[in-house]
This record gives sequence, structure tokens and C-alpha cells, in this order.
Amino acid sequence: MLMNIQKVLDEKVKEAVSAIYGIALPTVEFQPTRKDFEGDVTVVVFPMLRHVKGNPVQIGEQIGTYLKKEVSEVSGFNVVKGFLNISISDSFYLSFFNKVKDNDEFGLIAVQDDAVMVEYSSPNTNKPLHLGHVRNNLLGYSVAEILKASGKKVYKTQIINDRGIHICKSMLAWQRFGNGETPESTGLKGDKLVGNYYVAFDKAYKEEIAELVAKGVEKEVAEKEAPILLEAQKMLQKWEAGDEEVVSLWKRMNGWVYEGFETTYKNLGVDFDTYYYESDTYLLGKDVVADGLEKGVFYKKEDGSVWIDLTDEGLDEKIVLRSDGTAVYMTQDIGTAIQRVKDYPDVNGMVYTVGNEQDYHFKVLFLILKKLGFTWADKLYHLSYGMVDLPSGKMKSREGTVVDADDLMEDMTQTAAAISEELGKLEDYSDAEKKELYKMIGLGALKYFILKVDPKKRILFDPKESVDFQGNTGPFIQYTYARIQSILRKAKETNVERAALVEVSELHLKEKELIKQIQLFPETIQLAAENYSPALIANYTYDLVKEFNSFYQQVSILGEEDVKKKDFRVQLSQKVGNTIQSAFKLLGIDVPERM
RNA sequence: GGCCUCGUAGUUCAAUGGAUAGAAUAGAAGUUUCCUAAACUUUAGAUGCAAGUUCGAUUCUUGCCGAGGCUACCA
Repeated sequence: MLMNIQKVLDEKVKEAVSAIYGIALPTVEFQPTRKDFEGDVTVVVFPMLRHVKGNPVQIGEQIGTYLKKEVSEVSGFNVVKGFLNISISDSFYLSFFNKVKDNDEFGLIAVQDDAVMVEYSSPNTNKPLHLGHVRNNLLGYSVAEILKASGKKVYKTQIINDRGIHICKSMLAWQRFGNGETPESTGLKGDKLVGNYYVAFDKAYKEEIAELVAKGVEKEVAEKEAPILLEAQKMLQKWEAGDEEVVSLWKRMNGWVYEGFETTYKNLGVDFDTYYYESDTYLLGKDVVADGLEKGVFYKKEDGSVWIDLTDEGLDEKIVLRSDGTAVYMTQDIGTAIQRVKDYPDVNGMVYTVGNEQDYHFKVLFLILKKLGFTWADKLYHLSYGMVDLPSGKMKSREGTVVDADDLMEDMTQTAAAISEELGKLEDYSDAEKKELYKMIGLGALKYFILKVDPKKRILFDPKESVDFQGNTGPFIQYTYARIQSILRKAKETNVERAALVEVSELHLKEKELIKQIQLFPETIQLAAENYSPALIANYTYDLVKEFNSFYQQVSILGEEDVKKKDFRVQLSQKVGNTIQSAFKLLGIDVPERM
């Protein structure tokens, strides 16, 4: 027996149309029957009218009659306008349930050969991570987990932007104003300390511009000629030349930042299989560019800069190498992509988790790789997501308007603690247990808040209105999971019998709805993988949980006198709990035993 | 200017071209001698505007209005 009733019906509907009208139908359109109509699955008749002439209601009736007679799982039907609503027998759902109930891996596909590399996070090392990075990290991590669950082998990676003028700015400011401060001497997290000097640089820079303008220098000129900026540029040149002092400072300050990042990643619950550093890879692309120049993919301008002409594809000309021969962002990305395929030959596709402000960049990058003749260029995907904006607009590190990642996580944990303390359900928990739980809930709220939104859409985050803990939220789902665990503990204590195969004569409406929702889990994972969308998993889980709470309210589980029904309901609850856990794992959210 | 996203209840989010556009939150009204009330039940409230394609459009096309982004020898 097939697990999905649609697959059964698909064949049978075609068979019916063929038997009744002698016409071969290419496809059949299904949808779940809306709540306000009777039935479980609905066949939409309208699209058939292109092939079968006639009255949709009549056609629906005829197909329905055929199905009822020929398909044992079909227990009844009704036709409303052009919609054929089909009722499926309880025994179908029960037998499905028995088949999957003890499979904790239900919906997950074992890893196959097909490997994909998912890049995410990829921060600059001159400042701490903020809410924008949080979205990136959560998205990348979750998509990687979803791809794994859909049967792909996944390598998580990032490219760390550890060199460039922005780092030199922090370094220079530290040299000038730092008085030898270190994370140890200040007690500050390394990334925070370095970030402070990035801000300090900007402040000094702006002051210098103001001074110059006061002296009558044009603003645009002042912006280019402020002494501190010129010095930062000089520092970058020294770095590229391998100046010992500069390189050593660079290593030292980056080391501070990495330590800070590591803490943030750990708290956020994300991880990586392999790291790439821009300082290692920025030269790689140059050879490829030289090659491409020979092949005529690129061309050289008089000043020596190298370009690609993409006007035929409706894009512009794009620079791939500066006139002084140094690499630009694009050069490095070309090199990095090629290096990754060399390092992981089984990789058959890469996902770049990068904000939508870089849509154009990736369009160009993929096109260049294709023109260079790399067949895998077709398998590259830019997971483009919307920015996280504040009510005041875009977050800007330099202006200090960012929502810091560490602070945010701490805030969320505090809020979870406050709510939990007020409810006072966990008096017997130790402080350590409480602490762990509050973090789980706080992060659950944050992660769900971000991941439930379609990645493409921008998120407006108002720090004044804290993230909800009620309604369509992570904690609501965690709470339901905890409730289920409570039932399971009690069922165990009271020795509720646990049959290998549950057996009940008929299903309560809510029970059937729950099984239907469980049935959707595998296809939801596949859909989420195809669309690179954790939001689909989040929405699915919410629907499941909402249905369960309604069931929980309406139907007594442990209070049921019929032992077979009681057993079934306990096992159904367990399956729902297990599905919540699996789904949330794909979002990187943990679930509690109690809360 | 050119190119790319996005406009859905007061607010935050849903809706493979399908039925009466779903939730949450804020608002109103209820449910705790009953398995955890971070819950459940009821109620009111929305597709920016205008055409077009279609049996049928929130979804596809075009125009307008509005928001954001890209258009650097920055990353």
C-alpha cells in the first residue's frame, strides 16, 4: 500500500476518466479538502474540462461513483461546483499510522551520494555579529539541515573576509587609541573590542573630514584625503607586501575576533565543516583570470584592468582584475569556487547564503564561471534573503544602530526566564537546569521568529517590541512538545499498554486530522529542500501543533476508559511529539521535556 | 535614468491559477473541581490603484503609485 493517498487516487482518477470517457488525462489536480466541506482529499474538475467535454458537476459525480466502487480506501464523496470531495476510510489512516508510528526517522531520507556545499555566515573580521548575521546563520544552518534530511550529503562552509581596508581601519584605530588594550585587560569579547575600534576609526575619520571642510576643502575631496584614511590604505599596502609588524598585528586582532565569533556561533548553535579564508584565497582567482584572458572570455583595457563583457546577457561590463593587478571581490570568488570543487570533488552544487543586496554579484559570478567552461556552474544557487531592517532603516555598524547578536540572545533568554519564573512551574529544577531551559526557550523564540518568514522577504525588527512567546511562536511549539512528554511520562508510570499495532474501530475527527498532518511531513521536507525554505518547515510544524492542542483540549487521552483507544491516543501523541522534534531539529531549535 | 525585489486585517506572517483569502498578535466575550491556561473556544477586522489573459487571479502580463536594493578599479 502506498503511504500517500494522492498517489493512489492519481492513478485511479485517470483510470476512471479513461473508462468513462475513453480519454487519457495527463495530470490530475488535488488539494486537501477545505475544513468547511466534508471529505479528505479534493479533485479539482475544472482543469479536466480541456480534455473532457461536459458539465463539471456531472463529471465529478461520475468519477466519484467510479472511485467509490473501485477503490477500497474511498468511503464516500460529494461534489460542490467543480470540486470532487473524497472521503477516505479511517482504516487507511490507521494502517498508515501503524506503519510509521515507531519510525523516529520518518520523513528523513538517508544520505545519498549527491553532495552539496552550503556557504553561510561569512563575516568580516572587523566587527561583531549582528541581527543580520543572525538571520544569515540561522538560514544557512537550517537549509543545510533540510538538504541533509532530503537525502543530500552536505558540507557547511564559510568564507571569512579576514583582509581588506575594513580590518586595517580597526587595526589603525587600535594602534592610535588603544593603549594596548586586549580582551584580557578589558574583559571584553574579542570581536567587541575590535568592533569598538572600527567605530573609533569612523569617528576620527568624520572629525578629520569636518576639519578639512572647515578649512574650505570640498567634502568629496576631504572624504578621499582625510589623513587617517590615507594611513589605513597605506597599512593595507603594507599588509599586502607582507610587512611583519602589520601582519603580526593583523593576526593578533583577527585571533581576538575568531575567539569572539566562536562563542557566538556556539551559543547560536551553528557549526561548520570547513573554513575558507579570504587571505588564503584572494590570489587564487588571478590565474583563472589569466587563463580566461587567453581564451578570450575576458579582455584587457588600455590601463591594464581586466573585464568581462556581459552586455549580450543584458548585464553590464564587470571588472575582474584591477589595473594594478590586484584582485577584486569577484576575482576571489571565482578562485574560491574553483578551489572548493578541487577540495571536495564529490560536490555537485553549491549554495551561497548571502543577502539580496548581492543578487547582481552572484548573477555575474555564475555567468563568468559558466563562460569559463565549468559545467558545475549550472548547479550554483544564490540563497538570497531579505535584509533585516529596523524601524529607523538599515542597520549600520559604524553608526552603532545595530542589534548585537550576543545581546539579543541574552535578552531573549532573560525574557524567557522572566515568563517562566512568573508561571512558576519548575520550582524543583536546579539553577543549572533552569538556565539551560531559559536559553532553549529564548533561542527557540528568536530562531522561529526569523525562520518562519519566507527567506526572500525582508524582516522588520522593532527592538522596542520584543519577540513574542505566545501564539505562532517557537515557545508555543516547545510548550506543546513538553505537554506531550508529560503525557508520555504519566502513561509510563501508569503502565498504559503499548500495542505493536494500534487497533480502534473509528477515528475521532481530530485524530484523523493529526494523522493527515503527519502524513504531510515527508513531502514538506522535500518541498522545503527544493525551495531552500525553512519557513515551510516552520509553518508545517505550527499547523501540526495547533491541531494537536485542539485535540488535547477536546479529547481526553489518559482519561479514556477504552484501553485500546487510550493506547492509540498516547502513541499518536508520541508520534506528534517525535515529528515536532524532527521538524525543529531542521530549524536548529531544541525541545524541552518540561517547561 | 536603467535593472532587481517587495506592497495582504492596526501590527507580524500564510495561501503549487481554484471553493467563503488562512493564522498570530492587539481589541471584545468566554473556558481551570478535567492529561501543563506559554493553552483552548467564540467574535470583529485585509489583497496599493487601473486594465488585460482565464471558466476562475493575492498568484501570470502591462501601466501607475509606494517601499527597499543594485547600478564602485568597496566587500
